[in-house]
Amino acid sequence: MARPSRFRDPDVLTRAMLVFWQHGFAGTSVRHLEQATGLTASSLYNRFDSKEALFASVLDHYIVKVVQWRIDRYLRAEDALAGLRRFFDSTYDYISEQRPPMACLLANTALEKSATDMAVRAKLDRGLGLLEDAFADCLQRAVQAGQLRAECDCRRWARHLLLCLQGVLVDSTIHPDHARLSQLVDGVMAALPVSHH
Amino acid sequence: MARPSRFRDPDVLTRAMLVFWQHGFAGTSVRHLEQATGLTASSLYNRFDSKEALFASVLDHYIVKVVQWRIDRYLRAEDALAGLRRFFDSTYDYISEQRPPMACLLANTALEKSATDMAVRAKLDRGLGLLEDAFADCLQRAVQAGQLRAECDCRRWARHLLLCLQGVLVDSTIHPDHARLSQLVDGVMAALPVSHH
DNA sequence: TCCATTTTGTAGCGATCGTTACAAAATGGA
DNA sequence: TCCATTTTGTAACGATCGCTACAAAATGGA
Repeated sequence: MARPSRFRDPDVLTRAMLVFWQHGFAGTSVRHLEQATGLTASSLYNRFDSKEALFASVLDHYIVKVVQWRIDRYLRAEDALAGLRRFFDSTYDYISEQRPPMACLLANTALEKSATDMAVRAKLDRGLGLLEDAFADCLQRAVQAGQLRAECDCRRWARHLLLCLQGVLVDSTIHPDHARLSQLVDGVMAALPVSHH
Repeated sequence: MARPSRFRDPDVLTRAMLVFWQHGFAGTSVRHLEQATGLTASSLYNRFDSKEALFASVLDHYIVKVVQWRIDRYLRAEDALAGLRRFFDSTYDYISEQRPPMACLLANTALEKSATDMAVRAKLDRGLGLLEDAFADCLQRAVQAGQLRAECDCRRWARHLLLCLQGVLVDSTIHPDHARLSQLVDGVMAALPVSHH
């Protein structure tokens, strides 16, 4: 019926995601996106209405491919607290001394452009909501396993963990040091209402 | 000797600071800076070598006029813990529903461009170092006043508070809601090793 | 008053921005 | 095989980017 597309959507979105992740929305040019995806601007604009629309799709992609993936990878472990700990530790895979730190596309976007763009803010809210819910589930399982005190307010502690996660991301970008991160995570975990028995 | 300057450095830096604070480095154009400062690009480039150099001066200005000012305003109070609480609460003055949230120039910059620019990272490190030290002093006074337990590791808790502050800034940008912020700060304060007597 | 010096405004530099018009290329159906 | 349809690459649009050459304007000193 028509000339076939040269690219698969997920691949393009993943490549575009990495560019936006590293350079931010304003810091990413369409030429840069052409180079990263191997496509011409024509093809990109044929599939997406604008740089803004592509970015919106990238946010959704990030939520599934990074946020949800990391939730499934770490926050569903048998040992809930150990999984939580490994979740926080694993942020170092994204923020390391080796390559330019890529903290978190959601946090980056929040500080860069959620102020005025309500559609973007809604997506960030959704992504972070997934994380908050996953934290709450994880804490709930820790309570049931006897790791945390029964009176632990999991929802509020989940919000607190989400806050700490975003703090870790900012701090680690300035100090991409594994030992420092580890100490910070120690503090976060130690603050949890662990049960004594 | 020469034609006098039409502007005072601090005023220009303050006005430029507000623009960078709201729109980020990449999102701020020299035209935008001209409009905000009331100066022409000629004058700006006569005083500063480049947009990058102006931004560096703005970062220093921010550290003195915002970071140090807030430290002096809140973290030197007689009641150390109450001052600390008010410090965190006051972040809502910067992130409110009314105008576009301006979280923190240091945090914004950390996520936008500290990755590659080492000079910028050094400035962020210095600014956040001031905050960490002020937190540590504040906690130390709380220990001496008997508000916190004697075995409190003030340095490590200071780093934890810095982490929480940055988390609060990101979270509040997405959810500029006073009640939510207040609940988050409740959680942060409750985690401190308060003494029971 | 004239000069040396610095800041100012005008005007525009080349480069790049996001975006698009257009036609060639590549398919399945008729 | 020819057509309708969609994607592709080329080329460039007007606007804006960071930045600057240049001369007029404004001072204190000689």
